[in-house]
Amino acid sequence: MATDVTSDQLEPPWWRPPKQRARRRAPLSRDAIVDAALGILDADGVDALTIRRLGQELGTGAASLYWHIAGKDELGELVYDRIMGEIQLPEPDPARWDDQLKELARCSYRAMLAHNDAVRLSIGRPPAGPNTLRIVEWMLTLMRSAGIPDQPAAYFGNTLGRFLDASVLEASTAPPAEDDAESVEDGGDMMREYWASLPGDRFPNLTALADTTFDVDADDLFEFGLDLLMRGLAAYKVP
Amino acid sequence: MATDVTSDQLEPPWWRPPKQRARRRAPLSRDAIVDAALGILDADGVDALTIRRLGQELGTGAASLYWHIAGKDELGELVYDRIMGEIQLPEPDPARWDDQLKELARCSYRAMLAHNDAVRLSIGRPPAGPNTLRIVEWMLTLMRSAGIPDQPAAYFGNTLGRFLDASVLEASTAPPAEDDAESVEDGGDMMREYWASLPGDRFPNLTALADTTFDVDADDLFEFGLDLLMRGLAAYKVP
DNA sequence: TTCGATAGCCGAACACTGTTCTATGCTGGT
DNA sequence: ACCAGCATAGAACAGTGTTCGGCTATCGAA
Repeated sequence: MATDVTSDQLEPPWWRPPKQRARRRAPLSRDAIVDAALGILDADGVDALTIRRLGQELGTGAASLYWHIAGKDELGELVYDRIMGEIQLPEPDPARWDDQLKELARCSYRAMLAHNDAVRLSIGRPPAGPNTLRIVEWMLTLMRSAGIPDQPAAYFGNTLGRFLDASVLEASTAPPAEDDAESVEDGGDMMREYWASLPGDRFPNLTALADTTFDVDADDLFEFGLDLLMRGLAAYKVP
Repeated sequence: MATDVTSDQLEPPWWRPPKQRARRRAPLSRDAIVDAALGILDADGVDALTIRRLGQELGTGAASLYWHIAGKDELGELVYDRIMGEIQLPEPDPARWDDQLKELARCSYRAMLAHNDAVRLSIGRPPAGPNTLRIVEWMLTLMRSAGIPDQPAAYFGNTLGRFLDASVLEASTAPPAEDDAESVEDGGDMMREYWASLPGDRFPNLTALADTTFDVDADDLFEFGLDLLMRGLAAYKVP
């Protein structure tokens, strides 16, 4: 019975083990570091997440962190996987496979978005952490049980993951910007005015659709793309 | 007849004008800087593209560049738009709208990919440059003439753009790696072995699909996702 | 033709970054 | 009491993007 394999033992081989776990009190540990990193991300975004700031937040120096983490890249993977760990997975139900898959996508989207622009830490990297793999496994189970062939299922997992990253990135870099004043011209309005100011004879559609394009709720846009992808995937269902 | 509007006059208002054009010989100019930047990108990738290296390549100091460009962000936009300018657009033909749209996506994909990982310079930024807008305009024309309503058309342009960026990013960060030796274990193989080594009782699908997932050609994956999106978009066609 | 204005250029410096080297505490086992 | 070692940091290194101030060469106007 090897069913009680904890997620700690599933860490990829290139995640350097923390040179044995902390012994006495735990002022520093991988978990504590990831906690602090998430706190900085939530508060001030990814640009504020520096090694020195992280050490300062933990009441220690920057060099101390390198005993527990290999570098900033690994920190990014750890943080990403921690966020993926927040996602709860229901029991796969083949009858409602499309609803469940969409709901998982929405959960992932919300989880990443809840941590500011943390997605920029890990965009473009393949899924690696144990929590991420747990989700991929769940997705594959669901799709196979629903009659999606292996090849489209494997491809779709990849495509959906990249779509998710891109959507979260877009949503996190262009916040609603309903700040405090009315004269605050955020980037969106500036762009809209620029589009509208283009010569109408050369760009008739751009000028006509300027409002449609920029009166976009990032969440609606995500839902639109998700629907597109799911519609396309359903066409691969065989039985 | 304002039809001879050159693309120079279409630059967004936040692209600082080069404080009048170069006067005598032209050792430095925005175009020359973008040329050199593209050269560095093609040769050594985005990590090698630093301001100092760029100045060195142009036979000048780093500070001189700041007379012509506002900073590295603007350089990224300029480079991105330059690459988009390489794309040739055919006359829109509503009868073959889906083929033409897919072909445009493939052209963009190839154009970005031809310049190494240049996509990392501009990922997540909204389309802004004149050449990019020309493409968006063309897409909108095609979709509207084909009977796609305005809202899906505007949304689809956004979604496709992000899908493109993500695909190029993936394809450029995981090259075929068929280098020279057979013992070279690139990241893909390492990941595949890790997946295959996972406990089969907890991850039956991951282990079963390890080969399917990693024997993936990035171009095939792109084509798969593109097909998914286009299939979904076609459902919005009204007439 | 002379001459100031200024566009264009650039070395040096600033404030950062991630990372490593080295030294030094502190701990538990013998 | 001692010592191996884990764990912690200060200082320093090699970079980065960016800015400051001074420099030169050219141009339009007197």
